[in-house]
Amino acid sequence: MLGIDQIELDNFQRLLPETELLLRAAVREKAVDRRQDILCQGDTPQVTHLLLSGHTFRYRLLANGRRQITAILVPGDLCDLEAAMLGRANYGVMTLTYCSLAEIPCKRIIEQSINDRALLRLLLRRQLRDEAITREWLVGLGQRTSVERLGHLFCELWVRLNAVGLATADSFEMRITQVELAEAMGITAVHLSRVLREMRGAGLIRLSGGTLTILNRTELERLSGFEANYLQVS
Amino acid sequence: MLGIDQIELDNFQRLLPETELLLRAAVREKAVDRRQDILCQGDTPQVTHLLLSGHTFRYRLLANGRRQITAILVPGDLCDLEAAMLGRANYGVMTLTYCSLAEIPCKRIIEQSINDRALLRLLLRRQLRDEAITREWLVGLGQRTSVERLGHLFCELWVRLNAVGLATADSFEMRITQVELAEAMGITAVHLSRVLREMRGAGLIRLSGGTLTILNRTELERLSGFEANYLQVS
DNA sequence: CGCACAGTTGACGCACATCAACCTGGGTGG
DNA sequence: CCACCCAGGTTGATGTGCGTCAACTGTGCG
Repeated sequence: MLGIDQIELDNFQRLLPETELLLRAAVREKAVDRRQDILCQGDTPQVTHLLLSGHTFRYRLLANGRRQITAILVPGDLCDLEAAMLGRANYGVMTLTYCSLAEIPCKRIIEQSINDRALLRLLLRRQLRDEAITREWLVGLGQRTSVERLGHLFCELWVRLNAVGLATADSFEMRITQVELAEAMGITAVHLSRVLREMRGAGLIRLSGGTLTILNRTELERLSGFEANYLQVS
Repeated sequence: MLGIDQIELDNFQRLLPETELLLRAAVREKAVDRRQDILCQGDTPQVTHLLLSGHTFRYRLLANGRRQITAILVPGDLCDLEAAMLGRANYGVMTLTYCSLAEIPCKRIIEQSINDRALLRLLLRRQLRDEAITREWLVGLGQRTSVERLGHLFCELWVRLNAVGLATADSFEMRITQVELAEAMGITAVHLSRVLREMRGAGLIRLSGGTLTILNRTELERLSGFEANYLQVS
């Protein structure tokens, strides 16, 4: 067991304090290049990953070749708890950027969660929040236009990144291609490009060099029907 | 404390054995008429509900008046764990039919889950499965046509109801209006009606008198890309 | 220089939305 | 017991958001 002491904490000093519980279960830190699978759909994983720096996403591949991105993960997030706990993965996880990940063996998290009530409570809370975010994406895909959906995503990411100290007052890093953004929004890359043009034209955002700037957050939140309460952890 | 002994078990004898843990925390059984809210969006709930018989659904109301149904719940399911644990509800839960519900005070489930590791593990597992279902709906809304989506829902409901002994070899009760089905599928009721006609015409299903019959399950699963593995609890 | 990848634009088509009329069966009250 | 009502469902006509296909541009890199 290595545990928290061996892990370089500089990149994520502002992660929530409770995250320490997870770090204690970790055995090592791993660096992964961008656009690498850290979990392949269909695999039986041996370790689960806590994201320390960089961004990843969950996705699901369909038989017809289409792909739906189901979550974007930021530092502090558990990438693949379900796969670890249930021993099967019907989704994959891939890095968007160069990432640092804490590896926690599935065995250990399962064994430890038999006795460690604090860990169990933490996992349950994380999982409740994770589903709240998934549900919000579902609502967007079902009822919001693509402009609203994209605006909503930008607002959500800003709040989540800001909570871990990775956003400025009006911007954050977002190294994602339009193809991937489109796969998250359930639209084509061609249409996404037009949606972005519209939002730029309306003076709502600027997106260049991997940085998204929200020029008018109040207006963007209003337009996309964003309410941050589902993101609160407590 | 009443607990499991006072609750009538006839209607749900085939619920998973572990559900007993939840029943022990319940204080009373409540009967609710159809189309009643058991949790209103925005409320701060005092109790959480375990569904014993009947069907309910979760929904989210948007500012523009639209509604997205985010889950359909069947006997054995926890209707509103997130609202209970986090103390706020940004979704509502409504009955589809006459329902019997076990009420568990939020206080008790929170207090009990501080010490009861078995309960915590159960809640975590339920929550993992709940998100797996939500994620599958999300994938459908993002990447599947409305025919595939509806077929997928029918396959899912059959598996879930069959698991608790509430389906025959090829049918189950489904007392839901087309407006509600449409709100779950993210389409209009008009279009849903046409989708149903198409599926009936293709000899895939029959829907009458609140009973859905799947005439060709193999074909329906193939057509909608259904794979049941995400529904397994273990 | 030339290739590969990401993004943009235009033309056209389709899945689904919208609006409106109409049908149907079960429940209610006179 | 019939007249009426009304929620739920069906159908047709027309509109639109987004998909598809294809060509083109910009940019970084070997």
